[in-house]
Amino acid sequence: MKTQDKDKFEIISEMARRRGFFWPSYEIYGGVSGFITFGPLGSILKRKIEDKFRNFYIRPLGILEIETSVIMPGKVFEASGHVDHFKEPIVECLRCKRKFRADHLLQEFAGMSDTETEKLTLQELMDKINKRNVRCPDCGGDFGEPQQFMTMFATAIGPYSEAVGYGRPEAAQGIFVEFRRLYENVRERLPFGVVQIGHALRNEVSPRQGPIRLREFTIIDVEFFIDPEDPQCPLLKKVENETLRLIIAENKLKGIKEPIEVTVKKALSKRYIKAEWQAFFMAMAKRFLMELQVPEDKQRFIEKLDWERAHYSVQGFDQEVYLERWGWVEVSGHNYRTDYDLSRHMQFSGVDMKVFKETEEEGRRFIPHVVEPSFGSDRLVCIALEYAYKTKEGRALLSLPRELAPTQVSVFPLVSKDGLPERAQQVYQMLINEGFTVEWDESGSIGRRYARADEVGTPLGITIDYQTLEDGTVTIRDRDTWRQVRSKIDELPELLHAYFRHKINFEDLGQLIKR
RNA sequence: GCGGCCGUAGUCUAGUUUGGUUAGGACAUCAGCCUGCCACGCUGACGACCCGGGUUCAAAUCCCGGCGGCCGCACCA
Repeated sequence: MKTQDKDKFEIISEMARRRGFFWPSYEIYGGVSGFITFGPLGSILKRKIEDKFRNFYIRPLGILEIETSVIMPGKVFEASGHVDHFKEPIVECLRCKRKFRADHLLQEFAGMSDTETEKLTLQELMDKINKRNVRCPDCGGDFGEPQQFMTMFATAIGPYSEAVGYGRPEAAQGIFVEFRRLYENVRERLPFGVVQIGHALRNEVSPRQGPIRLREFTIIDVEFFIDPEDPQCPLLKKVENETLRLIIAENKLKGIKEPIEVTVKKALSKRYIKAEWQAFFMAMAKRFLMELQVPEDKQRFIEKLDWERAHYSVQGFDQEVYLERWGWVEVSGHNYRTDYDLSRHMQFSGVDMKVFKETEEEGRRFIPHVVEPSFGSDRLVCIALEYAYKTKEGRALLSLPRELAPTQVSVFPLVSKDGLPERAQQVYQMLINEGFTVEWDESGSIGRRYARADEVGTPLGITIDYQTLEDGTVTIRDRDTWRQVRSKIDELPELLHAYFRHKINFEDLGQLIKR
């Protein structure tokens, strides 16, 4: 296959493997789909994206970050509803071997509602299918016995097989079960938020979209607790004029695929989005993706229909970003979870999850509501790479935002002789000591080394040349424009710190060199 | 899970139809020479037939099984 026949995903995957961003895990054993390994550059990029999320989304709101376990006792997911809902009844056609959702068949061919089918046991599902004479919609064949496919990974905790544990399918439950302590930690004030960035497990039937759909992935769950009787978002002013591209449920049902473009303010006044905080987080999600260089018209929010929503959600939007290979891909979900999770844990554990709020009369006790923005970290990495990928004069270039680049600076001696490598080593060591991530490269021609650095998105290249030996200056090269400036070595630390903190731009780094 | 196609160095690939020299090339990597700002050139080196079984004097090539991938179906709380 020639390069021009490949789509962007293939080009990026190949580059990702070659240069150490990510690749399929367990390749020596043939690989298992749904698992990837982040290599040296990829893990830095992923960490920097998560750090950017912390700085952009978390810190300004004073949201707390915690870390809980991946394996959790069965009780947690019985309470959360996942044991009941995080599975699908499947029937197989005995003739053509196709598999179908048993409940969907009954809804479609027996006119039952999803609330009706949801309650049925496997035996009842089979009885209904037989009684209504539901046959394979493809070939008319008979169905075998329905089976449950559990999408959570189950395990036994310790040597007692009756102690069922599950790998968490979301990090959210780790927050809900710790609610009481967390509420104390914020000195019993609402609203407040908690975030967890960690691995989650979902045993997908057949994941086939590389890093887009994984069985083990990193989820960023923000649970924001509010008083349902005081649902105003005081920060709304900051985003009220931000426009959102929404496909609301009503239009989706009519088959309208084009989003409507409305400001946050209007989306709320028209009741497209019910909760102010949810609208705020959606606007921030849009801005965050713009920070990853995704333009507005490559983003949209789609409202989930009643039967598409997770069991805990009363209103949900998926934020989607357009990727060349996969089309519109979900990068974040925004769900209004109400008091569902806390009340369920209160019911199952017997522990009081209510909070007390003083009012003018006597005060009231209530269970907080939850607004949840939830992101897939691995997908953010893919998106950042796809939107950073450019070509210039036939060469690949990763135009990553400077704060995300895994390597900040490359240091090159122009030639490997006449004392240039020795002088360059001093610069290299100095920058390491200053805390920068620096790459040393003296292999091959200077052009080849610039090309190598461009491909992994290193924003700046510092070259030590013959003039350096005379006056202590070096050239600094910009990855995106290939322009160069000349600056004093002594001033590099200050200049580079300012540059990477976005205090100054490339042209402020020194005297522009005309060639 | 089903059907179709496929599996050769880090990457891309030739060879498989018709079994037969040392499995060829390009890019990348490394070493040396070279080097004066955008994938320079030369020399050399490293490096592969997915796994297992079978047929055969002989298997990358044919057959069977497994594993994995891609596409379609299904699945995606």
